[in-house]
Amino acid sequence: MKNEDMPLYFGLFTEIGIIEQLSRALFEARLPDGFLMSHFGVLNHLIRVQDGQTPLVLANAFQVPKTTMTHTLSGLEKHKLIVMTPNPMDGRSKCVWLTDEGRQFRQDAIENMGREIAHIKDFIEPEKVAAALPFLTELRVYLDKHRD
Amino acid sequence: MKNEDMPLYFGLFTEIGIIEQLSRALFEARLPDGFLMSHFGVLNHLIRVQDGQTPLVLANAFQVPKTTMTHTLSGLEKHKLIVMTPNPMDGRSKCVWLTDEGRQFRQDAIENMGREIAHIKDFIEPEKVAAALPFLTELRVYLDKHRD
DNA sequence: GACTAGTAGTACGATATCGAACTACATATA
DNA sequence: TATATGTAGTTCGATATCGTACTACTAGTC
Repeated sequence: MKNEDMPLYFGLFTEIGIIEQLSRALFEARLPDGFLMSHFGVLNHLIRVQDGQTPLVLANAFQVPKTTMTHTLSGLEKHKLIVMTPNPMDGRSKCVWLTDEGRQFRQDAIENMGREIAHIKDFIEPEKVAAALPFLTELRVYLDKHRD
Repeated sequence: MKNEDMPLYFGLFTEIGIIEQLSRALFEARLPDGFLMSHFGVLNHLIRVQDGQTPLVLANAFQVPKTTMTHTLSGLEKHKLIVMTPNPMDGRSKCVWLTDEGRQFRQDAIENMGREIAHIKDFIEPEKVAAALPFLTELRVYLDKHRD
């Protein structure tokens, strides 16, 4: 490849890395102490998609090792934000269900983060975000397809 | 804020989070065993900007706590990729210098990652990257300015 | 110079991530 | 049905990250 393109791509991934770090810190500061984006992400996913999913399906959805998902789920379970039941379809497996507390937690988090996003919106207009998203989605799909 | 914009911004940060995760895994797989992007990042920064910088300056540059930078630097030092000397300007402080091995390590890493980028380039054209970068930079600058 | 407040780096503890190995169950094949 | 292979989830160990507290030094004020 032409060497002159390297800094362009490095710059792309550098910016994305920094944005990820800063935005995660920003949103985690809006969660109760001891909770991380990984916890919120699971609760949010269970509402957006469907609860009753298995830990492995969740691990694949978030592209983390299943051991990491076990850990995240145990934290949520300890705080009674989810419950896990045996999977009637598969004796090895479990189903993850939201509790009322879990739904409330997610609702509160959404509202708190919404306030952050309202600030961002004053400087980064929705039109710009909408214009940039297709590229990011394309890049994500490419990386997802070509991972080992 | 209008509720209808929330998913747009959530989607933005979700995509960025996934891209960060996938790209980090991709590039780390190209580093020798036991090394992470944090190690490469420091070496790369020391060459791109200047070596002789202090650990605190590096921690600020990468926006990580100084304890994290201490840990990263100790790993690099153990492998003799950097050396740390007392800072003649400040008795509390140190200066971080690249060794020849450190320069070579960075050079090799750049070449290996370059091969990954060459693949990406076949699907994600440089023109698209260049078109998307200003938005990402703007977002990063905003988040950086507005963190506590 | 003595005292106070502030800063650079580190030590330590808590916890998140993740790979390897294990257990229990499922599925395929004979 | 018996056996072999594969899969879901957990346990365990290693290490990265990060907050708190500490030490050594600096800088500002008297």
